[in-house]
Amino acid sequence: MPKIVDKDKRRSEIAHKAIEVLARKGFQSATIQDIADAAGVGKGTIYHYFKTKGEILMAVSGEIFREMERSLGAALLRMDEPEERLAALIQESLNITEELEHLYIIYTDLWLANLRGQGQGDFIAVITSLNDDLRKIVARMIEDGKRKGLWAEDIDADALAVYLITSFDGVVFHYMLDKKAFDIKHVTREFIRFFLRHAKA
Amino acid sequence: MPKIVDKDKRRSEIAHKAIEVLARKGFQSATIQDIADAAGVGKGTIYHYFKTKGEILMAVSGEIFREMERSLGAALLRMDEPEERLAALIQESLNITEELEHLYIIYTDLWLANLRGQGQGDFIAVITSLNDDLRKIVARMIEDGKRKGLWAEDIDADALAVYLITSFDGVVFHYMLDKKAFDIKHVTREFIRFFLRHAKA
Amino acid sequence: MPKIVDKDKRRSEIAHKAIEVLARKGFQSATIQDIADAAGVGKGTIYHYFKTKGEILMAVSGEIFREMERSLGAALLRMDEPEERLAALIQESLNITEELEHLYIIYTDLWLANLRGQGQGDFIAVITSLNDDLRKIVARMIEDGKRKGLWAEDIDADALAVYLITSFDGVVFHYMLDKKAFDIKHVTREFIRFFLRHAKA
Amino acid sequence: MPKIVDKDKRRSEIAHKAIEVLARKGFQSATIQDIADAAGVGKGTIYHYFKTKGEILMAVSGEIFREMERSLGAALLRMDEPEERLAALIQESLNITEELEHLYIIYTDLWLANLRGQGQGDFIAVITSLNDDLRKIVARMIEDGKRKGLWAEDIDADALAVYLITSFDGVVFHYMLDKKAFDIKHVTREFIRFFLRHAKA
DNA sequence: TATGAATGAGCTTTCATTCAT
DNA sequence: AATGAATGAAAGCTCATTCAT
Repeated sequence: MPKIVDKDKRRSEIAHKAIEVLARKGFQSATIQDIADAAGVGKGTIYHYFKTKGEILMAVSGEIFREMERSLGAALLRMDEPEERLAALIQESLNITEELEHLYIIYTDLWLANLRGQGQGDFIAVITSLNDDLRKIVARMIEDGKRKGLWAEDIDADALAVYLITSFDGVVFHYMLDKKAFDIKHVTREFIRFFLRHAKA
Repeated sequence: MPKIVDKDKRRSEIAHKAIEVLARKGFQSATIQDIADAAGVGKGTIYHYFKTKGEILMAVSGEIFREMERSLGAALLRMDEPEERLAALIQESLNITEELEHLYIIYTDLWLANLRGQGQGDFIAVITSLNDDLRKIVARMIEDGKRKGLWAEDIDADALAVYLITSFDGVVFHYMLDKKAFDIKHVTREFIRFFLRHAKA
Repeated sequence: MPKIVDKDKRRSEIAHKAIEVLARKGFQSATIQDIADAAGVGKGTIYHYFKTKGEILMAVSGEIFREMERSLGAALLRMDEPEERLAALIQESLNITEELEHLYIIYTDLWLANLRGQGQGDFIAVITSLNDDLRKIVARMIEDGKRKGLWAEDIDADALAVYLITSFDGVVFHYMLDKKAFDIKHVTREFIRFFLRHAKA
Repeated sequence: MPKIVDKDKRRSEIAHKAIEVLARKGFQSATIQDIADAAGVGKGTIYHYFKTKGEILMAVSGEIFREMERSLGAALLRMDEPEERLAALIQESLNITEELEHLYIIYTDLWLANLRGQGQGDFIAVITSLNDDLRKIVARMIEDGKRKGLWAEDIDADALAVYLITSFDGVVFHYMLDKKAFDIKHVTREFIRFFLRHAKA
């Protein structure tokens, strides 16, 4: 009998080890050899677990989506009051750990590839769906806030929700490019303060 | 030295014709042949104007920066009142023409390359400098607005300025990925309304 | 030594199961995995019975020769009269069953490999020896026929025998390439009629 | 201006130089590097003239068909009497020059590939068409011969023609495998004598 | 100056073979 | 004995770059 291996687990392990390389070199520049080296296996072994190079990216892409859902889910389910939940969401969305940074970079890579029709999976569909869900949740919070008197009645909750959730990527990307350019924690804190105090001023 | 002027002009022409290809295929996937075809010249001719493939991207990068400066400059210099100027800036920053879209995509490509240390020019320095200038201008406007009573005194103008100018890229990127996802004109309008009416509510 | 007998039997079984794959894909294109699948064993198991991929082909080659000898032997030993024996030989040589077709294709593969000096076993020696034997037998029949007045005295029995036995492969190969091109049974029958009625006309 | 090259001519040149390698190693075993070496060019250059490795084989295949048509055309158009034309045809079909031998081997390679559905072009269609034409011509000659009293009235000209033209490949293949096995010139001569003297005996 | 033919480094992918279990 | 996970050599193919014309 050969070595007994949980193929799915091993696949996931390799995908995980590939993250750092994919982030550092980019999908196109990263070679299978790079990925094999990072995973500590031979080049051929990669092909036991992934049919093509693109499939590795798809697997990593899955990890990213799972991570996104997890981190947002955590942020959303803790609080009761709409302003607290919104603050937590913004906080979480702009919270960049070293770990997450790699995922963010790969995520942008995927983004570009799909923008060009070079994507292989259903990236756009998943992103769109995630964003739609998130937009509805955020719009709901804003509506709740409006009802509580936090925001004026004529605020377009849906449009504002869209702006909010799409803006996060911009802030994060700028921060990643040059971390000395600004203090993201401070900016986040101040923005939350600004955003939540809107109606009270 | 008319020769040199001529050569620079031709360089710029080729760079301009390369934009569409670079946006559509991405820097790595676009071949010199693609670029030569787009420019209507032979492959060898490209090398009379650019030493390497990377140099083409640098030239295009220059075009992008010039375009960014031009469009922002236009937005900033027209109005007198801080709220009008801010509205114009947001408007302009979120105004995506077909032409600009190509530049945006290449800009993201460059962004990623530099995020990875694969960039060849002074992209980060230029972006940082542009953003610094812009941040100062926007912070100034917010301060002016605070003085006019538009925003509360304890608003951190600098932090808010950072959020504002970095948020644009996020909104634009999301919009480009799926234009059916939301109506960017409407979102922009509503966000401006929200942002500027902060203190009045 | 029952072990060895067992092993030989298993070898032969695997070789037999490999025939269909080798015929369908060709020796070079057929992978060990293909052969293992066809034999219903694991890839590693193949190497318990064959040192290399080439050895599998050699084993199959042996099967082919055994089959050739068997089918010709059957044809040759039944009749008494030379013309009957010749007719039976031609008949048998041009009789293509589905089963035999696979062997024929592999046989051609082997042929080509040996034509190029890429053969590993004693294919050429065996073929030459088989053909020599057959040629002698056929020449003998023709001589017998000449004596019986079937063919003219000045017919070169040996040369004609060579033509006859080498012609079979050509007819069969053409037929296999496009079975709709001609009715091999009819052609065989007519050729036998022509060949045997030579002197009577 | 770059070196001016007649692309079609160069293509043909490379295809010609590839013949020897393809015959010696076989299509699958011959590497692009082998072919490039034989042509005295770099590996990349091959791809200026052929999109894929298969395309090289197709080009060579074209050469083979042209050669077949040429040699048969020559044989067929010289004589007037049916028996002379048939004799010339058989002669030509069994006449193996060193040059032709390479083509024959490649032809068999193609044959096998197409037998397996691995062929890329219209090999089967071309072969079938060539053989059909040839069969008609030969059948015509035999009919003419019958009318002249060379062969008995009840000979099936069509079936005999099929046997004749398909048998040649068998004779040639056997000869190529082991040239010491028989004297093909002698066999050819004797077979012609046998075939043409049928009715006279 | 303009060109594209020529090139080989470097990529992804396949697969015979080995070997730990 | 039986297995399939692991491997790297080797293949086809691409493309930035050079250079003769």
